[in-house]
Amino acid sequence: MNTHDVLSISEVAERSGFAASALRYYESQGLISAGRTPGGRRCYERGVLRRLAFIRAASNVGLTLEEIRAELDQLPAGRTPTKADWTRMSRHWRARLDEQLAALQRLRDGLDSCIGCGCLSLQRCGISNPADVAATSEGAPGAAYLPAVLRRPHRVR
Amino acid sequence: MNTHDVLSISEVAERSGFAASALRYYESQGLISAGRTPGGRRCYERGVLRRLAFIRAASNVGLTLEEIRAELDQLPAGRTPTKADWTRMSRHWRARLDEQLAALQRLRDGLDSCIGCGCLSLQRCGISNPADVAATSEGAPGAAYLPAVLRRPHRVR
DNA sequence: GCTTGAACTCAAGTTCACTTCAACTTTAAT
DNA sequence: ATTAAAGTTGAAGTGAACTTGAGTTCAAGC
Repeated sequence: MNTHDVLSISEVAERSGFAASALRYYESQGLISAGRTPGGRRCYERGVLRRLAFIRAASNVGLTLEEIRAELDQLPAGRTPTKADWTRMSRHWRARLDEQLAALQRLRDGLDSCIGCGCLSLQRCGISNPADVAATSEGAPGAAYLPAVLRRPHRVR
Repeated sequence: MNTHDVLSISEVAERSGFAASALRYYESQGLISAGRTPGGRRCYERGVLRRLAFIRAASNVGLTLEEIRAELDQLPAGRTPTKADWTRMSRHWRARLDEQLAALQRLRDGLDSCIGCGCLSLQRCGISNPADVAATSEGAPGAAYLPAVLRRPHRVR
């Protein structure tokens, strides 16, 4: 199937770095689409590679597949992302990355201020309770959570 | 059970911010331990709160429970972490956080250099392939992965 | 025709860190 | 004595993002 303009699943897998099973999964989730040969095999247009690059980038930034699907759905008629789309969306991602960075820095600063003090206080320690979440009523919970932006997996493959 | 020196599971849950089910789970995984009342209920020493703070902090930094268990096991005789332990381990964590920060910054810098260019090249784009992993042989894979330090979830509750 | 390899489908499994459930017991208060 | 709240256990469920496995079919070469 190396002919013409169309790619087999193994070619797309090799060129994109995604496993074939992941490509099938993405198709099942509506993130990409594929044509079929008379025999029922997937055949991909070259544009799918750009779409996959978009998917990878977004997932590197920490979007869920569901969020990525939603962003892709905003493109008119299942279009492959253009430069303008890319610019708009990447600004959105940039903000997310900034949040993640800030949260991680707060965590590190908390750790710095903790090293050597040995406090490990449930209520006050900057690393076990970096954002001081739920540290309201002094008697009660002392629950310590991570800021939401640091909660989701950053996973590729 | 508010008497004396010993805490019920709900007291520990409330003070630590972990759910009771999480406490049972941690016990089943060997991260914490508890005594029993004649009736079979868990009773905790106060030290467990410090241990739990340690667990929370480590998990905020991104260690798996397995890694945390391993660190706790290095303490002689299931001891609760002291100031010296804390100092040693927190240096280790600090390095991890620094790696995560650096990786996230590379990701953001890649995004910055990409905004407006619209390239989204699988081989060259700084955001879909932030660390230039596996970008060796020019014809072949172009596989784009996230650096390992950014792969694991940062999840609390 | 036969073999081989790549692809197909659909269901089930994986990992992590828990949570939820069902069925039962203990404890405290009335 | 009764009842409600809080605790126990082990098994099963959750969610995200895939992967694996079983069994089947397609396409190409000899």
